[in-house]
Amino acid sequence: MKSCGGAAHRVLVYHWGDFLAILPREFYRNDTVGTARRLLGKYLVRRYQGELLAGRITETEAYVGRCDKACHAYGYRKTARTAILFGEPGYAYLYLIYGMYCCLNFVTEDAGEPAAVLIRSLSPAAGLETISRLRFGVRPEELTPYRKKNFLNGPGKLCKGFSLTARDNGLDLTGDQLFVCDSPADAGLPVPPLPPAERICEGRRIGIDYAEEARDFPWRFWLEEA
DNA sequence: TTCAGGATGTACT
DNA sequence: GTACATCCTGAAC
Repeated sequence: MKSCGGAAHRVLVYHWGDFLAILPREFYRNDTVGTARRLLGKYLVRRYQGELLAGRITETEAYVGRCDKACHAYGYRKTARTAILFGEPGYAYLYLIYGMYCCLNFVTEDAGEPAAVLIRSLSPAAGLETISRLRFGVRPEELTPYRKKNFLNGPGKLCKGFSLTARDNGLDLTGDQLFVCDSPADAGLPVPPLPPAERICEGRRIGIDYAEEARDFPWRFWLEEA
């Protein structure tokens, strides 16, 4: 029986005086579609120049190599780029897309089963000043309404705001540079006001029209105000 | 508010 | 050579 990586399974890491309660590798070993759903509402935390940046995960997509033509490792196709998908779960898979942007994924399932969850959208939770500077080069109070609305609501956008690039490919999500928590408090961060009631929605994935029957798989999940 | 088009580098065929 | 799990700008409405 696989565990689901709830609070009872969290791992405590001591680092520079902070106790970090991060999701363990076993959380990512579970089935990819379920893991994509379970990541909603959790907090992605990034250590950037000694500061912790955090965002609440609000949109994900599942990619499963054994049966999914949209997955880079479809049909167990192993290349230099996809090699990390074949390894142990709980590592970051980052790749350059359209020459300019990066996408952040979490490797899931046992070694030998190439699969991952794409993180598509975040709601900022900590480190707003730094995230705003990384994203647009300005302070939060200088953001136009358009930029506020489109702050971290896309895979390329959240990577830019969290300073994640293809160089970060392979980061261990159970380490202290990039990890996921149930609550910002688990990383020693203040807890922002609870969002209004939400429901989990599911639908087709974005930008994979080439993937034949797989383009209709309902493997995109997002949180919406109830 | 919506839409078209261009930017840009890597992986893979 | 082609495709790509995207984003921004500017024009038109």
